[in-house]
Amino acid sequence: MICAAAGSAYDCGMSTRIQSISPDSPDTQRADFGRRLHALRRDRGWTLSELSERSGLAVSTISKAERGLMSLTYDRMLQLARGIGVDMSEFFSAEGTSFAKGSFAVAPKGTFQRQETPNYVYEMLFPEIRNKAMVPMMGSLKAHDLVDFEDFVRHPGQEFLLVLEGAVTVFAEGKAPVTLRQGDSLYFDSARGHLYASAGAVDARILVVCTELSTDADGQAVAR
Amino acid sequence: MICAAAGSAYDCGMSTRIQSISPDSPDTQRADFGRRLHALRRDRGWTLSELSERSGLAVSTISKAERGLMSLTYDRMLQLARGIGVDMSEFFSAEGTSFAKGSFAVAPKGTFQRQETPNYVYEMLFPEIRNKAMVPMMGSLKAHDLVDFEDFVRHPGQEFLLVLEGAVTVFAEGKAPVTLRQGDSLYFDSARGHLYASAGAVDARILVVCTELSTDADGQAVAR
DNA sequence: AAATCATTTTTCGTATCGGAAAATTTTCTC
DNA sequence: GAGAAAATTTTCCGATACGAAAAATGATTT
Repeated sequence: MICAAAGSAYDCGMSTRIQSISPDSPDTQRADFGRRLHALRRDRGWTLSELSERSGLAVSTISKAERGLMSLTYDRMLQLARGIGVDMSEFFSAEGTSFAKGSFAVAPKGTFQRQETPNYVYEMLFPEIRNKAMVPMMGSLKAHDLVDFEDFVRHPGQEFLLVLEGAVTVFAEGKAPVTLRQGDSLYFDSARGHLYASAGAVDARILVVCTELSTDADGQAVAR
Repeated sequence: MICAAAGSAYDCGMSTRIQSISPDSPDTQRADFGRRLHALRRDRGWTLSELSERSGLAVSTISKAERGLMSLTYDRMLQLARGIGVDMSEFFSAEGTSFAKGSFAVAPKGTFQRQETPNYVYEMLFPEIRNKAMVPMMGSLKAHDLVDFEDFVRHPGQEFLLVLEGAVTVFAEGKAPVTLRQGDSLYFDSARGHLYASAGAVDARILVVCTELSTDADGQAVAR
């Protein structure tokens, strides 16, 4: 269902805020780098030796770096970034990579980051922008897939859904199932358990935009 | 699909890595860092000894680093960043993200300008929901319309654009015009002056989602 | 609790970084 | 162009990063 009203109004507002500068001592900063590295490793469930293999660094070096006992050289940091599979800037993203004032990014069709789960295949748009106010995703729903209501998803924020192709049945906690066709859209509180499935005989394509989600180093969506 | 951390029964599991395989040798990368550092210094018209004073590093160290003859440690890189007056991520931001972080001083107008141009026809979705975190709108752009750069729109928040049909040329302040085709998308800071026009011979249909806009009683978009 | 295994931390020798000053190159001045 | 001044590069040696292996800590099983 499309609720439509003609016309639009625009106004111009105020500027956005800018990052705060932390006047930390150099050692504090180094420790901060270590914590970030540690987080990146643990998020993947890797041990020191596993990251050691992937990066080519010695276990001891990573250990010391994570605890801020050592100041890595550029070359070693690069090896780590490659071993982890992230861009170097990830190590410093706390200050820099979040949504920046004046940001402008284009995502050509089909170049998105692909994520697969048993039921869904979706592609995260603009995974490189870390703290977006909105997280847009392109999704494909396979036809004839089983629906398991144990898989209800709940997360903070609000969610917008637009059906681009095919038809989609939306199962929402405490609501009767609704079937949306191409061009139909949906807006709801993501805290309500929800679940999508293709309604037709063919795969469906959808656009989903969420709030209060962030993008992690892999471009995965995580609750903020 | 949506992997929400908080209490989600979902395991988004396998992280598909999109990491670009840069066949650059580590030395090449190091040289890249050097060039970036050199550029930052020259942009400010500073000599090696001037940056040496500001950063506390020896002249020789900076010299070697700029030429890629040496792999700086984290601590020295931090000193340099502070001496130059930039965030650490400046050294790496261009490596991965296709995303130019541009600091912009915007001159905001006090009120919204009503978009009554024949170019734009917007349909506000869900006008009955008053305080949405996102405001999705369906838009139609007539072909062969004139573009008046006086009509640049600026407003607080972030904006997501998806081309549903046809092609759209996006004019953004301080950016070269970009033409998006069906399926292409765009994410940017709405404070940057922007303007859309149909690029093809036919009308274009777009989806726009904004933050920090509200819906008034008439279903009009107003700044929050 | 002891024993076994997995993981992290510490130790220590070597390679590399990093700074002071000399050597070289570049830029300015006449 | 010659000479002086400024800027950059090279040299050399002390300080530190880095890796291999030993020691310590933590987890699991019997």
